[in-house]
Amino acid sequence: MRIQEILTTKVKEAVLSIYNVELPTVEFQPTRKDFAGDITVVVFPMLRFVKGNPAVIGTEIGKFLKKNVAEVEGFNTVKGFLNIIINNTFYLNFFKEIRDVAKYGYVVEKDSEAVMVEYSSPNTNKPLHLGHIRNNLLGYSVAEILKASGKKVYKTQIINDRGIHICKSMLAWERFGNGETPKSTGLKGDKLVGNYYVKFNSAYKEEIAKLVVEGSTEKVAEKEAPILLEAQEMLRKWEAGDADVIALWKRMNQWVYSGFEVTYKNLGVDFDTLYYESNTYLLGKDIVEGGLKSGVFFKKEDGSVWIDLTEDGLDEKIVLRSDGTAVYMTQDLGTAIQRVKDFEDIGGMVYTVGNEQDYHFKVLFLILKKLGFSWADKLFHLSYGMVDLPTGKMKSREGTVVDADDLMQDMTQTAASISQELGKLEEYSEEKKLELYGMIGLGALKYYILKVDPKKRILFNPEESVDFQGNTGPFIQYTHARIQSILRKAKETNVPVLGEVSLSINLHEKEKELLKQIELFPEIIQLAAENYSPALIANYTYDLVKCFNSFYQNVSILGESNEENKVFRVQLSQKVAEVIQSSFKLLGIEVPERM
RNA sequence: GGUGGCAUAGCUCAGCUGGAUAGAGCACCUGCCUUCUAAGCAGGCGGUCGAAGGUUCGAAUCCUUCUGCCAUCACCA
Repeated sequence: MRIQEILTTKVKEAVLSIYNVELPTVEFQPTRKDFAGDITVVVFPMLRFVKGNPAVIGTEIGKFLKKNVAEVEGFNTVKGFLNIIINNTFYLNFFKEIRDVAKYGYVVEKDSEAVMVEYSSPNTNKPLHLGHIRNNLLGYSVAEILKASGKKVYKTQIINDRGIHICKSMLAWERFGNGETPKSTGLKGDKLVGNYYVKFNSAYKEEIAKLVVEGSTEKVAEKEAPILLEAQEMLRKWEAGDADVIALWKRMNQWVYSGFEVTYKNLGVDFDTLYYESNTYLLGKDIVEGGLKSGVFFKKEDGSVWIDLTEDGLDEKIVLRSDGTAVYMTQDLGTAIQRVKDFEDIGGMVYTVGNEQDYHFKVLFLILKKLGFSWADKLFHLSYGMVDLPTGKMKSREGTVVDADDLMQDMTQTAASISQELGKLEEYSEEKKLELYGMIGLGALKYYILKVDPKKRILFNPEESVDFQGNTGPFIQYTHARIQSILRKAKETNVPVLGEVSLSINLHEKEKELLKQIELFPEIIQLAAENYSPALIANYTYDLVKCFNSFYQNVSILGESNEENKVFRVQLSQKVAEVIQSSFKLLGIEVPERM
């Protein structure tokens, strides 16, 4: 049982016995470093029920606890704060309980209801960039955190494989491509297709300029540039099922998919099931038809279908164009409903999409609710801030994007040069070294992005490299590697790593701090799941590791002469390493054996 | 203009449902590698928590107004 639960009961007993008052709740906080104690009861909130001087009340409760609670070793009262000192036995017992728990902190038995987590969801006309990296890392990590908190999870994405954007790349390729393929150029497929998207845009710009010179206004030119008209014609052909267009579309999309596959693999994310817009974009129409009959939607004179959300403080929103074609919303309605059909145990969904679409999702969820779907209340838009560059927003069209593959490679390169400078890996093979550089570089990148609150925007300066010191991924990986080194040496010198935990150990202050920090892990996972926030996991792990490093530097582990203490310290270190592994797994970051 | 989000040290960020003197990292300065990996540890410098009111025994945290930045409000996605 957690110490807080024990004390809650006992403090209530104390107040009842001393003041004859029943307290509804007891408020705790960790004791501040400057005071003696492990946990603190805040007396102030009790003043509503118990009249008197808070310091006196605290002292009275303290006396009662010391007398009646085995775990309480001592106390002191500072103003309205009752600082309680918990004895070693409690912490040692706690450690004994959890030491051999394999997935400590994870909830193993699963809920019957599943959650579907959507992330990534790229367009198929250009490569992934830094913004996608944040999206993928967040979505993947939240999925893992939900799993660890006891949810069954399906990871998915909706691939935006149709539309004018891909037609632009297709058209440019037809025009300027000379039959180039990923194979013939040696380029990744998504990069090749992305190049043609860029080519389309420069050709488009030239045509606009030309039209303007010929006397057209810019606005008209933007709409009438022949290359754009041709792209639009291509989209019409696509929708009509034109065999040549479809064949080209399939071919180029395939190039993109194989390119994405490499990026996802390097990034370490995966999906359980995929949805393609080309398959789902028509599904929503039936829903709209049904909603029209039931009066949720209404039709305007021109035939377009709308929903009136003004009573909910929103606007009127279109759900079907006057020509009967689907809009974004139509498709999202269809996709959501299709998912629940495909996976009957879905109880909720998480959409990992940037905060620029907050309004869209507010509307989407509201419409689904009005359509009467019971699960509409359990939809969550995991909305995150944009990744901005010092120059402003990233724009694919203007080439001001940080490419995902390039960035991962840069990070790995930086990790390699730092590692080589330190020169601690002589006995490693080249292959193992490369693997390690990737682990560290990616660890730095992922941690850098995940440690910040999802809803805050990130300013990414490509000129200043991501740190490898301080509150960073490599810092935590490094601590893990150091622990592994100790464990290897312990094994060599036959320290009994699985021996009994002695309950008579006199805990060092640093050891006690570590145990307190480890005790927090399960509730941090729950908190991170409730808040959909990997940042909570990252910050927790950082605190744990800081605490361990201080222990490591100030207390000798293998050099300890007392055998019981030595064994305990080795075991404690091992547990810390396990928690680091567990929490970093939730962030999608690997941890090395040495570095 | 309407709506939503954000604003904490020079920079990047923590700060749980309101609680003690607001915490880390980077940068800058001082120490510590003949003892378990110095990607580390110990310490120093640095804050009118955007501004002003209010609620409260107590406010970075809750409420109101204001300022600044961002997003959004399309028969685009």
